[in-house]
Amino acid sequence: MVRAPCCEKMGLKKGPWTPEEDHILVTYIQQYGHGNWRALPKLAGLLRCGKSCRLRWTNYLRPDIKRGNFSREEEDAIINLHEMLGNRWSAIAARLPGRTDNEIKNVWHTHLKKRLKQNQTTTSETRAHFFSTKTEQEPELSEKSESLDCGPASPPQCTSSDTSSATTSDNNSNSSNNDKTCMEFDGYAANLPEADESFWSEVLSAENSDQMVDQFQAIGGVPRVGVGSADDGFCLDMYDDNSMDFWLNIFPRADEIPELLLGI
DNA sequence: AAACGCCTCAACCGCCCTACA
DNA sequence: GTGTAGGGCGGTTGAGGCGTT
Repeated sequence: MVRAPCCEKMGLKKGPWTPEEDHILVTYIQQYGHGNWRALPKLAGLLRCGKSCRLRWTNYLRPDIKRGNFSREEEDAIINLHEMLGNRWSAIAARLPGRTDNEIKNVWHTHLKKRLKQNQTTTSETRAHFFSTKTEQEPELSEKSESLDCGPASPPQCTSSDTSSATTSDNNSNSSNNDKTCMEFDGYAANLPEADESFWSEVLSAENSDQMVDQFQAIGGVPRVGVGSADDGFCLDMYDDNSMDFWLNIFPRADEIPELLLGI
């Protein structure tokens, strides 16, 4: 299918926006909203294409945009979310109020990638230690079906070197339940399937989302927070602060979440 | 002070998805 | 079922700022 250009280039301005243009755009949107981006510049009297107006508004002029440097907490969150979601900047941005996907993308490429590189050696050593230790303890528990058969239990008190981030979100559970669940997680952690390109689209589909809720709850009872829309990034809607740390410990990369959890 | 190189980030480009006729 | 329009998204670019020589 051949697409027409998104906007007529002739006579339309490109490049940095002037304060006057910003003012016109903000004033118009505050007054009339932005129902149709393509029609907006003409109606507002701007020599810009609709796409340019939309970008300017969503990335810079929106009133809820948080300007300024990223805090250490925000940077850590981006790193964690990127490990789970990959380059899905909009999904990451949805978890960081006031930050845009463009901004997050920029900070990732300019700061965080370097920072992550520095920590890479330490992290890989930690993971290797965690998984090897666990599979040595209970190698026979590698059957996927066994992993799914356990009843509701809180996330395990895993023995990775970073114990502070692996704490359970359910302090009412007893220690034996925790130990059992942890060992069973190890079973499939040692047999992580490869994820193909359609992995996340399947994760984010509504039908599989329902199945994932069931599976997650059957295994660890981890989801505590309601499930949001698929666009928000399904997995990330199913954690509270502690259980997210737990999942990141078990599956530091999104594409390592076993398909068995999806019911596919 | 000038030249140079690196870094940052706003903006653009092109593809994809979805809704609709 | 097909074509089109509109919007969203991720990748990339390039101007300007800044530090170093």
